[in-house]
Amino acid sequence: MEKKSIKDVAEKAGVSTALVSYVLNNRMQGRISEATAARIRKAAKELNYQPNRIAQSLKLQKTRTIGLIVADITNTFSSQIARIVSEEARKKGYLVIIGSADEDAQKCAALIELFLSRQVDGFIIAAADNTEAQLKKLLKQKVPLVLFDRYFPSLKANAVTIDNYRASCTVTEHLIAAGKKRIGIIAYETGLFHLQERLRGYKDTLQQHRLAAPASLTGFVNIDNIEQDVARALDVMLSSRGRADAIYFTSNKLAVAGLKVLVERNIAIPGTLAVVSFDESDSFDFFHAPLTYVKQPLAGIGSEVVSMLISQMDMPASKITSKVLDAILVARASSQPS
Amino acid sequence: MEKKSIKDVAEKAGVSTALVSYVLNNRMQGRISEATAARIRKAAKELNYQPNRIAQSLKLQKTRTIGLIVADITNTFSSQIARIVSEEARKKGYLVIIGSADEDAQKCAALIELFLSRQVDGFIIAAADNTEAQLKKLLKQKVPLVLFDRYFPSLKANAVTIDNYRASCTVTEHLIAAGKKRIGIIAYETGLFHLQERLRGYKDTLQQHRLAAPASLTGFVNIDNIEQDVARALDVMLSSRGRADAIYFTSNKLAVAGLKVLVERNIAIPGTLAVVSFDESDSFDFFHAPLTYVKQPLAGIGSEVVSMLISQMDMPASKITSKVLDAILVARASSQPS
DNA sequence: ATTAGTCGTTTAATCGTTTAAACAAAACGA
DNA sequence: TCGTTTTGTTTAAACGATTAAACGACTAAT
Repeated sequence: MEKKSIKDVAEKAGVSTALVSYVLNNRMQGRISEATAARIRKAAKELNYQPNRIAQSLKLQKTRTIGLIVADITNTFSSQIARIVSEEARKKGYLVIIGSADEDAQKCAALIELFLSRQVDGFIIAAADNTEAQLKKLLKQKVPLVLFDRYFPSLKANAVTIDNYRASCTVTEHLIAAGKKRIGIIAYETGLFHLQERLRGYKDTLQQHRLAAPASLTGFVNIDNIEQDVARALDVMLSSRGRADAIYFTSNKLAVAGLKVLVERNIAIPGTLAVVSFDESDSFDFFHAPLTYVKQPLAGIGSEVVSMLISQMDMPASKITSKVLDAILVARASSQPS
Repeated sequence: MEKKSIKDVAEKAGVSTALVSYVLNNRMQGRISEATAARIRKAAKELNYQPNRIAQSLKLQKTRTIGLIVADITNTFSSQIARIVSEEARKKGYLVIIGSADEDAQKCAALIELFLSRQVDGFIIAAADNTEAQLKKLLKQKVPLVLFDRYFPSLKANAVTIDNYRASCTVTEHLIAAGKKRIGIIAYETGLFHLQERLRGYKDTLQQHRLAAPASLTGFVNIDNIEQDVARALDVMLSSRGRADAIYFTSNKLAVAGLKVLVERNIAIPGTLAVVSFDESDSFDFFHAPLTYVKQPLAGIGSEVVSMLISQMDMPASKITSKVLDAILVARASSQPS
């Protein structure tokens, strides 16, 4: 049961390796006699021959491997995307190698280097903050690349995203419709465009409805200090003067951290405070008041991102495309009018 | 900025490719003049040369790639292990490719085939039910292999596990110490040894304390029908006659499903019912009564599994080893004496 | 009978490395 | 001075596949 090479098959069938390759890849149809073809196929089967993909990759100068870099693999969003992308790619004959940048530009750079040295054919990336320069370098090297989730307006790259601005408007409208007047937001302190868009959607919608958006109702959180920053921000918002009656967490991680605080503080949800989160979390489902959240079309993102990358790899000169998908608001108990 | 090969470096430095290889790999120390070595290193740096790992792999007959097959990547246990294993392997110069078998023997077989065709140097596997035959085949082919989490007593393979029996005893003892007398268990209907061990630990401990373990307090759940089966089992246990006063969920997934039911049924925890789970979940932390759970030493498992595999790959003839780590019980509000 | 096509198959180069063996030049020993 | 080492470098084969080009044996056309 040793490793069999094409040479073994050739020997066993009494032909040259070239012929074996042709037959097994269905090249040169019609030029090869059915008798030898059959003999070769039989020999291959009997030896349980599997072509060595490393050798193939070297010769063909492509590995049929995709490098996927997610923001943070411990987040459901990332792990779901990883699952979907892997499966989608597998269907099309590609293997996906997954790396988690953990929201760190350095780590992201290291992953890109690692994957490049492994000769991936292309990248699918949810970029961390401050990675524009790296991505620009990749683009200049003409490495096939698709961004998702996060993207940079300044970058000429393929991208699959959702309309974060509009989703945020929807969230805010929803809270307003539920009778909330003092809506707070918890957001990251970040340069990432998609997160700024979430903030912008919230602000614009409030303004449109002539509702106040005082600084005290906007909490900025540093990503390296989520727990404390969220707690501090919430305490400000819940202080007696101008108390918030609703809070919009712009990510699931923020929401999870926030809910812990709210539970500790014994805040009634949705009675005292309505809550909405961007993205899902296992936890939301069995919170006593199941959380209202913005659901991203994960399957859509995953399949779109893969087919976009593959089409770019097949025709490297093709135009840059960008696709914007719709997120939907799943309204549940945590934001019911009270 | 095109792809540079060793040939380009050789040309630029005015030497043969062999010399470049020797210098860059620090072979033949002392045989090479410092002057040319420096010239080669300079040329390599200027061209930003990175060796082509595909070509290396082909020549060296090893890819420095490890195939990791987890049971279900959407489970925190798996994704955490994946993160740790990837990082641990990276430190030692290996790349990890991750596959999720989704508890399905067929999928597991397909992943093994896929990874083999990609010439992985070895496997780290959390085997699904009914995969013994496949694993046996791998072993016969002398593919380096380490099992974790799940393992088969009949299989002569390296393994890293925890003592599931003992952990279950601890859980049960803990509940007994909290004054519980009618302790139920929710377990999978499965042939997997480690899960049977959890059940055995529970039963033995009850018996040792001369407590009853009637069939009505043992709920079996089919993995493809978790929600309904858990609900049904719980309803039986909570029916008036011989009502359970504690429940031990043998996995986090079962616990999550169970908690949803318990919340719906308005069961007071730990007042009416104490609850303990095996493994963690994000949700457990902010359940109104944070859940008591069995915490596995993930970092320990991850690093052990990697170093075990690497040492087997380095000396293929080495003895089979198996390591059993300790899990600890994290006691919290959900199982407090009432 | 010569030329030109088909047909089925083989030859050999190639992808980018590694590495044993060969080699030329310099240094050494007698 | 001539053989023997040592030193620094090159040659060339190998890994396992793909594929353009060459090839010999027929067949068909002129």
